[in-house]
Amino acid sequence: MAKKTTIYDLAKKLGVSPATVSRSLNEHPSISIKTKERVLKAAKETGYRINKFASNLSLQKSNTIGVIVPRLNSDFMSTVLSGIEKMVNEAGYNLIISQSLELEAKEKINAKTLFESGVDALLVSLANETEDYDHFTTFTERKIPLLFFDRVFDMPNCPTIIIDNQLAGLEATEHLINQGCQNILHVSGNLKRSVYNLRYKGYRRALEKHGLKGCENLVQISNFKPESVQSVIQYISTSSAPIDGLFVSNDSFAVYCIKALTKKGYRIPEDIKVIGFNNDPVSEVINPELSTIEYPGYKMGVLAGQSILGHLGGSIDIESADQIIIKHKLIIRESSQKCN
Amino acid sequence: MAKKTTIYDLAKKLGVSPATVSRSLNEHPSISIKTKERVLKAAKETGYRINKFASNLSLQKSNTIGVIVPRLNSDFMSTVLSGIEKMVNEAGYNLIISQSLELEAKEKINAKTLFESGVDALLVSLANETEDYDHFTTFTERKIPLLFFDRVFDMPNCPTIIIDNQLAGLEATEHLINQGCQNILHVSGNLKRSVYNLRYKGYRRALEKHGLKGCENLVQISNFKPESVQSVIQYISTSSAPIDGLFVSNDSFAVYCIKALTKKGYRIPEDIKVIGFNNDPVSEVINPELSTIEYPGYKMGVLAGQSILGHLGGSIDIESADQIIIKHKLIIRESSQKCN
DNA sequence: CTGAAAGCGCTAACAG
DNA sequence: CTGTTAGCGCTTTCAG
Repeated sequence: MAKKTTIYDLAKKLGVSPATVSRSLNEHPSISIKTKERVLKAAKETGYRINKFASNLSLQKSNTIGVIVPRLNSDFMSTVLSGIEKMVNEAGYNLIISQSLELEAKEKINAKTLFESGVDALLVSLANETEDYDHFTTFTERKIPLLFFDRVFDMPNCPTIIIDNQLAGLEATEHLINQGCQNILHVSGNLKRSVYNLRYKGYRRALEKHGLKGCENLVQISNFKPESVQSVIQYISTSSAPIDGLFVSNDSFAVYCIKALTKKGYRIPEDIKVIGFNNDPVSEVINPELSTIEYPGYKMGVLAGQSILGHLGGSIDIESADQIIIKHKLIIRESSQKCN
Repeated sequence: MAKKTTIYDLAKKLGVSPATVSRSLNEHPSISIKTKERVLKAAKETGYRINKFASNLSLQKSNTIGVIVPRLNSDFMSTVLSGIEKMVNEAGYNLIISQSLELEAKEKINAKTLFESGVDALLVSLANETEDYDHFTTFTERKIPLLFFDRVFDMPNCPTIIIDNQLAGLEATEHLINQGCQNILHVSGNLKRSVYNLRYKGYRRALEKHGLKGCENLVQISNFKPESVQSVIQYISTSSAPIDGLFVSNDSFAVYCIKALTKKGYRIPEDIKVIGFNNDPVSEVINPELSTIEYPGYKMGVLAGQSILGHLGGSIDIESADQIIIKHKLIIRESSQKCN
């Protein structure tokens, strides 16, 4: 049992050719049902297992799909991955997952490794840092399907899966305005990433639309780490015009803000109304419950998987890049309640 | 550029043999530094990329490590995975991640696929359902390193990475007892899984130790889904002897319980003291903040990665199975505060 | 230090 | 319906 059986062993044992064995094992149409059964039986008896190394080499494909994400340990990302895994696994593909840790250099290395590993397709959500996209051209040049999701970059012939971040940002801000906020602070991530940039644009547009002044200082860039909450609090407590609304592009950071603000004596939503982004589980746990934008991660994963499988299966013309926009939803909870 | 260069192309171009090219590319000792540099230069110029398919076939190894987890989208699991990925990636390995979705059948399929993909090692955290472990013998027979973490199974020569669940269960329960609880309910997962079983045992031992009666009904088995919180509340509100302590083997479910209990009019911790397990982010967000057992997921991932790399590198004797026990920690917060 | 040549195990075109 | 045969591209003995 420690010795592995090859199709040659089976062929010899059954007195047929290796080709026949191969064909039997691969559901080839033109093979007699009788010999196929003989082969299958013998394969089972000897504990034969296909050697993918050889098969991959011969076919020049690996049945694996690569994924690069900023980090695995975020509720949103792991939910997306769960959806991707489910879809591609059902189709018989394996997922090689790697994380860039928000570093452009690591993203480049990951891309190179995945390329060399011979992934049949690549799914990417960009690192915050990334400014140069050369490491992806290797894939497009070799016609390896490449898809961006969430943190996307517009590359010729690469499908993207996103939500309408600008609209979502506008809706979130407008909601606060409708609740009576006049001086809203926006806390966002690196504006190089379109997700954050677009939400910021939506925020600005909502302000304009309602004739509120959108001074440059009304956005704070954050890395969303717990420590960084201090600079936000600092900004709020020293602002000349008192901040009465807070739109944070990330739920868990919004939660940190709420906790810190409450500790400082601010009442949510009486003094400051807060809205987050993502609809992470924490948003329903914090008190007051956090209003937010629902970002359907699992669905995004499923669609990313389906889309890439379509490209692999050739059922979609690879030249016709597509953009899938998933519906988001404004979720109103206590943290932005009007109270008069 | 669309055409790929092979070592033969390089060999021809440089007037050397493919063997020389291969050796140059692989840091082989006995190769003149001069020809090595010539080869490296030509490789860079032509955009040569190694073909892992061929290399894998020849070497009979893939430089990939397989992982099977119950699900990706849990805070704990994605944190562990993040640690694993970090370690093995630094060592030049790729991670193929798959999820069993708690189904034994899916776990078996995943194991088979990963075996056939030729992973060099396998890391597993078991599905709740799994009762039969035959799908793993394929690996041990072929001497492919196999490691279990968190939800483990004791298999000859397979290292395991765990915390001392029994002790943790005992400490959690004892903490509640010390806070004055007399009638503690334990909510756990499938007792087939040692993690839950051992925590339950620890709970029972704490009761015995303190002379409290441990009637069978003092444990409720749950799947930890939000819906299931009802049966727990039901049990508590109809219990003849009033429940004054709740030890839940899972933080997010503990949080659901707190929310539901509060809604029902129970005061936490005055009426019922609660302790969870894992130290998920939610435990610090809920009000009152949740006492819990810290389960260092990232560290577990890092150690799992290191351990398996050790086995792969041969730096550890594969026959000497080891068991790594990571330290947990009791974290006391408001939800279990004594109040008199 | 370098070259020749034999695999690694599977697939598929081409014959029959 | 089945067999022959030539790769897929890299690694590695064995010679030189």
